[in-house]
Amino acid sequence: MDCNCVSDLLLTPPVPTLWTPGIAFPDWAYKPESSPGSRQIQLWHFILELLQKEEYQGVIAWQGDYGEFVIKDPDEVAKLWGLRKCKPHMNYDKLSRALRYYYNKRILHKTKGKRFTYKFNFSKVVLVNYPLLDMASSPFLLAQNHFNGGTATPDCSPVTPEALQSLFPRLPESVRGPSLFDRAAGAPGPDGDKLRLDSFPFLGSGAPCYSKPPSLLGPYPRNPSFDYPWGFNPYLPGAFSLNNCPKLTPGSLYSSHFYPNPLQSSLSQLPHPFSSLLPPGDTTGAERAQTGGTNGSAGGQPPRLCIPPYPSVPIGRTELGNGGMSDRERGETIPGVPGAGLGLGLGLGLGLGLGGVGVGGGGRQSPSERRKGVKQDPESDSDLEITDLSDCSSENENEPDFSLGKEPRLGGRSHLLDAKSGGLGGGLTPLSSLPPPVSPHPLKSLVTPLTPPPSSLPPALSPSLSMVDRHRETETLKLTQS
DNA sequence: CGCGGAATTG
DNA sequence: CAATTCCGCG
Repeated sequence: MDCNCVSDLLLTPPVPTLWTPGIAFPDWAYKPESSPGSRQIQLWHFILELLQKEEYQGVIAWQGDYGEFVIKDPDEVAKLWGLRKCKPHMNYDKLSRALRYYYNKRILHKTKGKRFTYKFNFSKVVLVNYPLLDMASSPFLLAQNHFNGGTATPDCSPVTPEALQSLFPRLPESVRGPSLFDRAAGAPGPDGDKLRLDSFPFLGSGAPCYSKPPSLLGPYPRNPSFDYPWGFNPYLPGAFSLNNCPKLTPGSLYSSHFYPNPLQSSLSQLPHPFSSLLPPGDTTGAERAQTGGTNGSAGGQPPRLCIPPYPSVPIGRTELGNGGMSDRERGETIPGVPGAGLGLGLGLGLGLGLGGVGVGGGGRQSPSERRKGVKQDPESDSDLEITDLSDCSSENENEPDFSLGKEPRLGGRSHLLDAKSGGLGGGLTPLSSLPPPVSPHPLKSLVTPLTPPPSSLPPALSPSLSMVDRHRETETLKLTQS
């Protein structure tokens, strides 16, 4: 019927070159919106689609913090969604339910206090300070959050340059010069450092890592405002591919086929990681920009560059003032780990991610707790809470572990490494299939220019460490702290 | 409005 | 599995 639902039909794209050989994104990022075999488009994908199209700015748009968007016209969005899914009776109530399911998956969380405002979790992950490389990877990683199921194995994190390019085609040359990506090809970087891409297990685990900092931060609410630093420029003007389409009619949304590569689409919208690279010093006005901004400039790029506030910031401040956090948010905080340091806490936390979470050792909450005790945790943002690295275990798709009911993951985190090997295959991941070739870290290169001497990095962060090492270090740190 | 449980779907 | 649908609670 009239429903233009394109559902699955078209899908099948040739998965092209775009797809890069193994990039490690979050699983959710990968989710094929539509793949032949796969299921239909996912709501979050759809949301991203809408967000990226200017035509829909009136109904839904990026606004506020990084990754935050507002559904300006809920009914319309619901309608569009219903259209897409051929669910004529779709309404915001239902759509929002679906959105809520994402909380546990960590794909989204609600911005409290703001009506119809949700936020993608991209950021979470990202490393807060220490932009250095890590961040670079973050984008991807971040995505990684949950995904991981194996897909991305930790060890492999092949992010190829090409991939990056695809993702961020628009990066300014300055940032992404050819050189940046270049290295990759040939040189497999021996370095072992594979950027942390791989490493981000923490992400994988669901963000395990950073648990929230502790008490130091105090009440620190993670308010949305400060989430993470990388800049987000959600407002890419269609730069990315999807949009190529000039103005398609709404139907265009349906285009699953337009983007064969979900990543592309999705990622495209992600914030630029690079921003994070910026030197800390400049943090200046970062945050404020956001709020007010709103998009007056529609479509355009925001004046804000997105420099995120540095970690410190948050810390000091309790929050932007929004009182946004509500109980649950606070709650999250708690569980944290023993004190990490402040800024460091964050930073490291991330870095450590793994470790942190590690909790394996100990601090993690028991399932029971999380489950019912407080549901808060899952929510959001919290991502922080993260559990552990359990990543590998399941591979399904997204669901990692943290989610809810399942917690089997506990088994061990050690597997980071191990699992992978075998693991890859299993997953769904497209990536896996790819050859893991080279994975130089483009990012690294990227960063390099910008970044200062590595030496400054904390060990844990240091790129050169191999995953394992890092891991280890992390743990160590962790221990230490405790 | 927003949340999440529960049952149901495809 | 990822929603969809329905619903009670705050």
